[in-house]
Amino acid sequence: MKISSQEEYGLRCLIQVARDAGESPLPISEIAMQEGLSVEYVGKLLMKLRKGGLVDSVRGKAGGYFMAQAPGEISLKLVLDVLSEPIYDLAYCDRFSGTEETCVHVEECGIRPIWSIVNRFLADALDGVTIADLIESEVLAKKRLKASIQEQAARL
Amino acid sequence: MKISSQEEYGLRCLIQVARDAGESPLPISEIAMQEGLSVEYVGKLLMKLRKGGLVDSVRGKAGGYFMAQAPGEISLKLVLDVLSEPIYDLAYCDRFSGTEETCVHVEECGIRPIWSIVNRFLADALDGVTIADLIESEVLAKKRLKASIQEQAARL
DNA sequence: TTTTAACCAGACAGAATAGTCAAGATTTGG
DNA sequence: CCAAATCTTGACTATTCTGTCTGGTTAAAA
Repeated sequence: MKISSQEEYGLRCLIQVARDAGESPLPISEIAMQEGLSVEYVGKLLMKLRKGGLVDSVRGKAGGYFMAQAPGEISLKLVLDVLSEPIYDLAYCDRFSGTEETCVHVEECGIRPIWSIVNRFLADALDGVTIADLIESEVLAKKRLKASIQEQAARL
Repeated sequence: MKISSQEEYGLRCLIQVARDAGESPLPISEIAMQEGLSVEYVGKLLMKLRKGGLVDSVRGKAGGYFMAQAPGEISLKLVLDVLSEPIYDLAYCDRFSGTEETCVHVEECGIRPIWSIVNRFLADALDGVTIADLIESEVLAKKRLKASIQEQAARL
């Protein structure tokens, strides 16, 4: 159970774009330098973010990327959804059906509801933290996350 | 952010062994059939569980696997630790350092504390649910998990 | 209009993960 | 003692994930 490279680096690049907020778009080369990643790789990640509707770009000289939505409107959950497949998708019992056609645990699965709760909870908690929180300050982000976790826990 | 095949299938196999609890050990072939997995694969997973000290085995005819600890003593966290690498290990800033020698985000990382809290929280929550809970009943397991989440949230 | 800096797209190679295969070791039962 | 059933081990293959490379397209600037 760990986060993928795409999620980690993709989020970082998005934060760079959000932090920029200048008049001119932020070029890939700049982000790559800031993050210590290759230009090609950053390009790939930003493409994914663009197709997910989080950023937009302009081509040509003096081109680059800029936010397509306000950082305060983009939750961590949304970013992760864009950068990776849904955490616990409906195809779960297909993915883990082994050699059988259908999942062996149709009745009392025992495990599925556990992952289901965990993922639901996590997604809801991460939905309460935005990119704006992250770029504001580290302390604020932590506070916001903890508050969000507690709120979701109370809702269980 | 998703669970790996080893975690999923390994946990399932462990549950099979825990459910058995008969006098004679449970052979791999039995587990493989129950779970719809290949005998070879199940063997590999059980080997990992054995080396992690969760199960033990006897060879020869009428051999198989049995629990090395009481199901009530084994938390989900422990199982996941055995089946995969630690969720968020200390080598994090090495893993994601890009092309640079050291992580670019030594001062204000912004992301690291988020994952750190999430993982810590999750690990603690999963530490409050045992294999015994899982094999008891689905409803009990869900209740136990929710209670554990709430307890950990209160501690934040 | 030419140059140039940037985005875009798909193929590609390397690494990590998943899962299989085959030969060997150990114990039980006849 | 022998044979069958079972675990053990390591090598092997296949698939997915990472990250790179190459050749394009676009548009601003000189």
